[in-house]
Amino acid sequence: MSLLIHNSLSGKKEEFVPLVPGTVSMYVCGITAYDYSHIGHARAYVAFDVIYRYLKYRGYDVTYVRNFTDIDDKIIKRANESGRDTRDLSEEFIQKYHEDMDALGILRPNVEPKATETIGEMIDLISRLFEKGYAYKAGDDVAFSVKKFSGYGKLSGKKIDELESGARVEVDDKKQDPFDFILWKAAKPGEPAWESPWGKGRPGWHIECSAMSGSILGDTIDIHGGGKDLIFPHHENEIAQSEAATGKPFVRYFIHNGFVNIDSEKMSKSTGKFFTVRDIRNQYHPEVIRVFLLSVHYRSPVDFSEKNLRDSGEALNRLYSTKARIFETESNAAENRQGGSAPKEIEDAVSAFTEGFAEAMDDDFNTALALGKLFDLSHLFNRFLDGQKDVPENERVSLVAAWETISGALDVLGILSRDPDTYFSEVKGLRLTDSALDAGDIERLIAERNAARKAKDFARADSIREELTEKGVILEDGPDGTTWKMK
RNA sequence: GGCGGCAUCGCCAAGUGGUAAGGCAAAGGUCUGCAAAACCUUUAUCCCCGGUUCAAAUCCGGGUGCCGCCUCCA
Repeated sequence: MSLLIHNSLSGKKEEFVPLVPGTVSMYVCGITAYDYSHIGHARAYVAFDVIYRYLKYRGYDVTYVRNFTDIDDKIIKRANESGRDTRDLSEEFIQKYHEDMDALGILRPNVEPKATETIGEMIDLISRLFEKGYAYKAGDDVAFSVKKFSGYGKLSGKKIDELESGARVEVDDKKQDPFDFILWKAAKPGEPAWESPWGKGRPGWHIECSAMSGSILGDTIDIHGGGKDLIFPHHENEIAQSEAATGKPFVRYFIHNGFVNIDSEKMSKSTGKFFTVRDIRNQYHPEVIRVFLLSVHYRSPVDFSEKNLRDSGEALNRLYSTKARIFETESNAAENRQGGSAPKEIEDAVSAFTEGFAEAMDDDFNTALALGKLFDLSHLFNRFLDGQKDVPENERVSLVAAWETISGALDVLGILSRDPDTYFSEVKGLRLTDSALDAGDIERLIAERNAARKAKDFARADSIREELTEKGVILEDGPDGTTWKMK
């Protein structure tokens, strides 16, 4: 069975064949570190996290690189506003980025290069472009001549002539062509600068990715990813620089993720419709955020809304409830019972899931479908478990081993790895922060209610239930007492 | 103006030409002192109009609507 990946270069799904069998080189554009990460970043990096995990799950030896842009106009501007050093500022937001991404369960890539630590490689690359006639001095800056590179536009489908007739073209007399872009920017007084053959300055934005990916992963990489908005001009320019310099194909498969929308429109700071990962994390469990993000195919837009997050939360609760029930069977199963295999229907269900999961993921990382398969499995477990109620305790079966055979697949999605109790109490904690209640109050009311129930004072018991329901607390009376959760 | 994407049940969403996954919500039932959870049952012919085909949500053409890129952006 082969893995299909939608390649932006062709606009089609293609069979994935890495350059070197068994290994994958993957580069994903990281952030410019000058502000908190937003939910759009979360979407992109969760998407590529799952891609990374799945490639490993499939047995590839993956080298994953994701960079940090730690020097650029926005960083300088922001640093100046607060009278800070650009380095301090970028380091702070790199750290905050790591906190946010770690919380979302996003694995750290193998290498996270920073632009400021790759200046030498960038200068080398620009020098090669000069030698080959693609770079030229544009005033004090250095620019890349787009017209010299015949493949320009092959990713975005844009033609230089058509671009020029477009409405918004930046006027810059120093450039030979409006779409030429800056490789090296001359330093202005007070700006951070590095020595170069073209005078003191700093790199243009596009050159860093070419330099980092080339120096770490080689001239041709298997996968290059980023948000759809990077297709033009960023990735188009990267291709131009890298291929002009090496004469080799830069990227075999370009993967681009869709946006996070709010009210069906692209989230953006200017409209004020904007959410940071940090704010969202205070309200929703990180796994809920993952489920939300993974319930839509990575290339489609996903609409961020409270309702959608809540729905995802309910869905995850259901999955964790199943997991909890499965783990309870461990203690219910008689100790002297022969361990070993789960009932055939469960084994069949588990292997059907494993197959279905791989099929879904092989089809351009269809996480939404994969999630659907997981619900089917959960359904089957629950049905079996309900049947077990009629079985004498010493004959009940432990299903834990069967569940654990799917842990590899769950790890790819990055969900359901927590102990269910831990998960539910973490969720409770988040909801509680939002309300005026604390766990102690709730426990006290539950105790009071149970005393009333014992005394058959059901009126009193019901009024306590009602009181808690109004506050969003749901009680569940089980054989081992009463548990509660937040709605 | 150029290029690209999308339109599937109340909401979210998958869907590889053969007759519509899944989640949320809702309704009825089992269970429960009452509930909750779980289980069982119920709910779509896929924006419109043409065409190709034995057969189309899936392919082609034409509409309509929404969105994105072309400017820093995941």
